[in-house]
Amino acid sequence: MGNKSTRDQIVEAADLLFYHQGFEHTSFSDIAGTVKISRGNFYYHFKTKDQILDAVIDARLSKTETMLDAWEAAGDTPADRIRSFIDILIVNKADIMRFGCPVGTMTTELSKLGHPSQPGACRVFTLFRLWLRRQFEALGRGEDADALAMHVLARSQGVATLSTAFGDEDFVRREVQEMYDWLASVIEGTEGPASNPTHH
Amino acid sequence: MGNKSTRDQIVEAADLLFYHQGFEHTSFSDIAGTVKISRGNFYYHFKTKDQILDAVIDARLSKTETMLDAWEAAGDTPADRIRSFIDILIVNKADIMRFGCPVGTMTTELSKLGHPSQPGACRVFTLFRLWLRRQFEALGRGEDADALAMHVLARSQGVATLSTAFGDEDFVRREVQEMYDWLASVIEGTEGPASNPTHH
DNA sequence: GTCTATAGACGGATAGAC
DNA sequence: GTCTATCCGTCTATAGAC
Repeated sequence: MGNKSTRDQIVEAADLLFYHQGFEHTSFSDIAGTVKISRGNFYYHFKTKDQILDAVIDARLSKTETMLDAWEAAGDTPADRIRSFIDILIVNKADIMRFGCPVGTMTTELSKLGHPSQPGACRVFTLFRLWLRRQFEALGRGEDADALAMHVLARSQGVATLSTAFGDEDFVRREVQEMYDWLASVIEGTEGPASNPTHH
Repeated sequence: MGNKSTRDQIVEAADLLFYHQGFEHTSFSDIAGTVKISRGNFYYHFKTKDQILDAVIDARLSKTETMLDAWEAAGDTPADRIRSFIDILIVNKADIMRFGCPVGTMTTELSKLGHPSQPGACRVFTLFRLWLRRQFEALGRGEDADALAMHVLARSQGVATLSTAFGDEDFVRREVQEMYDWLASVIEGTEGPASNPTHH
């Protein structure tokens, strides 16, 4: 009861290894070694590597849904909830600086491999996208709510990629502040194009 | 004379394959097949796969330098030059939507592999960063020129990642317009935090 | 400089004992 | 459910003929 099933342990280990090393670079031996079972026993639970990938994607989808539901319940205002999303960059800063964003790096890798599960991995993005979109709609942005959601996603992805490349913690903090300021201006409803950020 | 040396052909083929398939997923056979030489002959030119990687990085570095020099010569104003950079997202849209940004995806992959050439790959980013920084300095932004350069880089990376994930051409065009507007507001020198983008 | 042949390690995947 | 043993393919890399 207290112990997770072997299957769940495999999925959990594979999830982390796919994130840290990449999907292709992670071998059955790597996962088996982490879970401390033999390679052969592996195939009792999953017939192919692609099945493990799909299981990992499913796990990420439900984990993300749970997290978004929690934010929905906890955040007082739509703006608070959007800031919860932006804060991922701070909360997971250490991991992101080493391995990037789990969602962005996996969809990119699967795209290059031409892997059939790429659309599945992308669904995690879609989960965030629709959730963010609803928050912007709650802010009265009916027309461009989806564009604003995509904009927030893109900013986060860009910060993640560059933080992995340069390993600059201050850069992450600065950009998070920028996104806070940008969000404030969206709420104010300032007309016209984006104006000059402060870049403290 | 008209034909490039075998070595240059190998580097060129490897460059494309690393971009399209990823570094690790590209085998010597893949490269040899493209150049139409035998696998064995390969080792006359490069002793290890890592050597090919370093050669590809060097080629990208000099290619980037040449491009930046050309932009420097062609662009009338610093703003024109920065727009040349932003326009990569439009000019290379088809490739970016399929394979992402060559620089961002390579540095991310090498980071995950813990590859010793990761800092080398990152130098391509640094080339863009310093170049952009100089353009912002020319606009009178001495203090935060580097932060602005990193901001532009991050925005581009984010758009590249999400365009690969969703394959949405309109999203790319929209975000490029946003960056244009943002740049205009930086030049105007508007005080205060970033204001509300239009999101047409 | 280009080729063939091959070594040696490791990948995913299977069969069958316990 | 877990194990060992094994197959087959592909990978990097080497040796040596032409």
